[in-house]
This record gives sequence, C-alpha cells and structure tokens, in this order.
Amino acid sequence: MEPVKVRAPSIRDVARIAGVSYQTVSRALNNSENIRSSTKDRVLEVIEQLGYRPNQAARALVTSRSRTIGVLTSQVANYGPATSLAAIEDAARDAGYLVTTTSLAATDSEAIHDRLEYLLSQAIEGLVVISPQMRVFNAIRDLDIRLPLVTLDSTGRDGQHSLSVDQTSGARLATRHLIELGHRKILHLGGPQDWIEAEARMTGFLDELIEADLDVRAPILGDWTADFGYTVGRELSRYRDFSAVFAANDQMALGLIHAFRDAGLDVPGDISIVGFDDVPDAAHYWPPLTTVRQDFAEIGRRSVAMLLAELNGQSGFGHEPILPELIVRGSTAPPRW
Amino acid sequence: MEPVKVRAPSIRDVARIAGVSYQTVSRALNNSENIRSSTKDRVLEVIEQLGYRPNQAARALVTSRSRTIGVLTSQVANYGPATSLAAIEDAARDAGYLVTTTSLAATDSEAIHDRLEYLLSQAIEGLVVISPQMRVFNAIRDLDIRLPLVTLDSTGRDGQHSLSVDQTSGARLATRHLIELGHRKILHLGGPQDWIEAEARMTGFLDELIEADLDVRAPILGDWTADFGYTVGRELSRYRDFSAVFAANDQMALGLIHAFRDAGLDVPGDISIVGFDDVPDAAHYWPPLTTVRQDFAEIGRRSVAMLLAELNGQSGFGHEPILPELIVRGSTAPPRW
DNA sequence: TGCAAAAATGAGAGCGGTCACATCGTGTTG
DNA sequence: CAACACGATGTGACCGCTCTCATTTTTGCA
Repeated sequence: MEPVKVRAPSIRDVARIAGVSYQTVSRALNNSENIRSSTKDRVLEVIEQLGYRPNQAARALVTSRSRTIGVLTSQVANYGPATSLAAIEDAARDAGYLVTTTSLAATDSEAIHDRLEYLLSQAIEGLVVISPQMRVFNAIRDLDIRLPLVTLDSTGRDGQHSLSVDQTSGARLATRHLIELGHRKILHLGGPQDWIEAEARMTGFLDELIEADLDVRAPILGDWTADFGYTVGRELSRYRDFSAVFAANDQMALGLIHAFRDAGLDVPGDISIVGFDDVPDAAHYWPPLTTVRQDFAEIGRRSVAMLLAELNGQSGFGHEPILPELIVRGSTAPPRW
Repeated sequence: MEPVKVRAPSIRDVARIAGVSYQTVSRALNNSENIRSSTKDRVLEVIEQLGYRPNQAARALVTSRSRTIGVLTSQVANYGPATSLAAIEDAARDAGYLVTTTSLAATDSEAIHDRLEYLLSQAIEGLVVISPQMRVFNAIRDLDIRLPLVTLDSTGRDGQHSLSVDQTSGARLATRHLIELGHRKILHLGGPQDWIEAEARMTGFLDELIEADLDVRAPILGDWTADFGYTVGRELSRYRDFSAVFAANDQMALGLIHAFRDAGLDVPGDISIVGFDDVPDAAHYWPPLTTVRQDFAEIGRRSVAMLLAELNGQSGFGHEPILPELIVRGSTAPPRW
C-alpha cells in the first residue's frame, strides 16, 4: 500500500469547513479589525481542530518578510559566542523572529561569500555577525549588503553597525591592574591574528604599557585554547624574565597556570596572570582567576534590539559600547621582585 | 524624494535580459539535462551580472522542500550542546541544508508546544532536539510530529529516533574506576531532575554500585554549574564520610574540587573526583580531571546523517550508540583508608 | 420603516518559483 | 526526401498566502 501523500491543510480547507471565504480565514489569522468576533472564533476553532498551520514560505513570498534573522558565526562552541548566540535567539524569539545560523567552515572570502549568499537567499531581514574576524568583516563590506546589519566587533570602525564590549578598555583595565600591583615585565598572550577582538585587546595592552613607560615585548599570538596556553606556558617557564602575563582569554590563562605549576612556579606567588571573559568556571580555577568580565548575553540582546530598531526605521540606537569590568581574584599579586 | 522600492530581480528579469524564457532560466539554475551548455552559460552570466538570487520562499512553496533543519535546544551556552550544535550546522551546511535554531525559554509543555509550532510552520524537513529533557520528549510525543526526528537523548527508549553517547555505560566506567581504585563510599552529584542524560548517568552509577554490593546513598541533584558544585562541596566537606565523588559533569566537578581545596582537603589525596564530558579545559584543571569523554561533535554529525537518511527513505541507520571513553588523569587515586 | 454609512465578507490577481505538457528545430533512418 | 524521434525551449497552471477592491450585510439615525 502506497501511503497517500497528504498535503497539510491549507487556508482554503479551513475556509470550506468553517463556511467562510479563505480571505476571512486570513483575516482571523492576522487579527484584522474587520471581522466579527463570532466569525473569528468559529474560524479559530476549525484551525485548532484541523491542526492548521500557516505556511511561512507562502507568507514570506507574498509579504517578502521572512521574520527571520540570519546569524553568521565561527567558533560557536566557545563560551562567548555561544552565550551571545543563545541570547540572540531568546531575544529574537520574544520578538517573534526566528534565527537561522550558519557557521564558517573556512575564512577565505569565497567561503564567506558563499555563506552570505545562502543566508540572503533565505530572505533574512537582518544579519548578525558574531565572527569578528577581519576577513569576514571585509567580505561583508565587499558584498555591499543592503540589509540591517550588526557585527559584534569592537573596533568602532563602522559605528553604524558595530556593537560591542569595549575590548580595548577592558585590556587596559587588566594591564593597569598588573602595573598597579608593581609588575614591570608583563607579557601578553594574544588571540589569533585575524580576530578583531584579539587585536583590540592587544592594542589596549600596548597602549597601557606605553603610557606607563614600560618595556614592550612582542605579544605571542594564540588560538584561544587552553592547550595552546599550556604549550606556551611550558616554553615561557624556561625563561622567567617576566612577572606577569595578560592572556587574551580565560582558557589560555588556564593553560598557562597549568604549565607554570608543572614547572614548579607558583601563581600568583611567582607569576601573576590575568584572563579575559570571566567564563563561569573562572571563579573556580585554581587559583581563582583575575579576569575581565564581559557580558556576552547583553551583547546578543542588544544586537537584536538594534536590528529590530533598524527594521522599524529607527536608527542610531544602542551603539554605546558596553563597558567591561575587572574582576580581581586570586591569580594576581604583587611581584616578588 | 521617496526612495524607489526596488524588488530583487526575479527569474523573469533574468529571462528577459538573456533572451530566453523563464523556464530556461529555471533549468540553468537546477542544472537540468535538457539545456544547451551555450544557453546555460549565457543565462548564468546574466545571473551573475544581475546579482540574481533565487527566492527560497518561492522555491519552498512550490516544492514543499525548505532545505532547512530545525533544532530545538536548551542550555546552548554549555559546551556539550554548543559543540553538537556547531557540528550539526557544519554537517547540514555541507549537505546543502540550513539550520534554524530555537531555544526553550521554559520547559512547560506550552512553551515547548509553541516553539515546535514555530519550527513546523517554517516547513522544516527534519527536527533535531538537543534538549534532552523528559518534558520536551513527552511534548514531542504528544504533538505526533510526522517528520524525520532525532533526539539526542540516551535512553534508547525510542530506538527509532534517538541517538546518543551511551551515558549509562559511561557512568559505569567512571564508577567502576573508582571502585577498582578501592573506594567504597562513593557519592554522586547528579544533573537536574528532568534531564534524560542526568538520569542515565545516575542509573549507571547506581547499577555499578549495586553490582559491587556497595552502600548506596541518595545522589544530590545539581544544575550542571561549577557554582553549584562549589556550594555542594562546602557542605559535603563538613561530613567527609566518603572518599570519592562522581560528578555528572566536569563543571560541577570543578566546583567540588574548589570547595574541597578551600576546606583543606586534597584531591585526589583525601577525595577522588571523576567528572563527565571531558570539556577541553578539563585537562588543565588542577588537578587535571579524570573524566568520561563523549564526542559531542560526532553526535551532531550523526544526527544530521540520520535525518538525511530518513529524508531519503533509508532508515534504521546510525543508531548504534557511541561509546564514551574513560580518561584517567590526576583527580583520582586510591583512598587513604 | 427606509436609507445611507460603516462594517463584514468575498473574489481576483499576483508574489517567484517549479511542474507538466506543448511546440519547435534538428538529426537519423528507410 | 519524407517520416519520425529526440533534445531544446516555451507556455499555462499552480503552490498557499496577502493585497486591493467589489459586494453584501449590518448598523445608526431620520
């Protein structure tokens, strides 16, 4: 027996059963003014009974409104992006929007192009880019997207569209904290080359050092992982010509601490370490990590708010950077020497 | 001056400029057999030049194929779900599918219902549920969804649709490890009440204890967070009538270790601790955490593979549970007594 | 009670594609 | 060279909905 291919009930099925025209059903659906409430109730009842569900594709086709926000990401498994993404979804849901996410397999401009095309062909109404890498940024520029757009970067280079925690001032906070404790030889373990955030944190670090007239050594660029921090830490512990490290995120800081301890060094006794992000675990690291907290969820929420504002024609709103906060815990102390 | 509302170019615009019928454009787009390659090239050139992009809504409407997979989640900011989700996206992308995610604000059946309706109205072709909670599970049952469906749970209670790491055997692995080290008084810090995974891990723990004929004490149910682990750990360290704890995830294990250290207890000297998940950081905790590794990314990939298989009419494939692996590190040792 | 105005409802067109089928031109065959 | 098959292309209908506008019903008031 071939299973009969049943189409989902359409607006006309509902209309027929309710004894009205399909137009009236449409009105009931879009709670229009011009419908008698008794009629509306009858229609809604039939809808319920039939399990009718309006076809969004048809709706999107005629209204050219998809009620969908596109999100372009990379590294979504990391705490920060994942948290922002979750917040975006929540906020979008509450506003009656759906979120379509797509992640970048590579960061060559072809891949970026391809993904954007894909999102665009879904007729998304707005785009959030959580993947703050230069190349992504540039690819978007090139594509000349005529769409409400928010990028979660931190440079402020495109004030119209970007939104972020002020990474630079966060980095300065961290660095200043170390300087104020008395550290003079401070290293920086940065994030990957292409990442805007990583660059901003590095800039903040350098600015602060220069302002305090301290020696500047070339930062080491990592990949955000604890493993990398560990590897670098093993290397660094052979030299020990520094008393503090500012790591560009908590994970790398964790790896550093691990490596230093393996080498018989005490944190913060011998070396102070500051992280960045304040992931929920950071308070439970050993020692509890001094770090810079940024509110990923707030960023996510605001990005949706900005997008919706732009969709409704209000603009220039919510662009104030969100200020990060220094959380002092046990991984920093005055230097021994 | 009113801005002229420009519609995106349609297939007919392309046809007109290329001097062919719209049908021929459609053929070029869907690389049909019956088209002369010279014609096709010409059409594709016009498409390029015009920046034409097929309207997915229109396509979905007529084909009733949206090329979209829906994902229902909760707790996406956590490492496990986030990793699975990222893998799902990657796999979907590679198969030419898009992913629409929606997260649960609450777990009452009304909220679940609402979210599912939303996804369904997007004409998703398949559904992955990453939120392995009983209520979600039941709500889906009730809705009687006629859709390829994969739930990332672990009970095997619905062999057709579920897919998972075998949580129970993972928990047994962890527990057995402690028993073999000589521990006799072992506690379990479990996950939240409603979570299927949490239950499976608890079951594995209990089974193993019973089999070894050891005392069973009621597990403590937590919320997956390190903070909770810490709070419980402070409480527990007052009693010390146990020599080992099996925590249902790494985060809670981290909190426990923190609390025990605060109380002057040594891990693993005084108390052994095993976690679950093997998050990337676990190797860098202090002490490095003995834990059970599960491959979240693999789960994500397989779920998509299952979905696609079902979409193509192949069934009963990929259901073999994925076996977790015990990773022994520094947080476990034989008991002192 | 009658009639205009307002409210409720219905009919037709069209959104941008794909499908089924008709048509056209060309190459093969007897 | 006529008859035919086959590949390439064009035409009409339709997917399920919303929009505009025409039509019917109800309401308010003289």
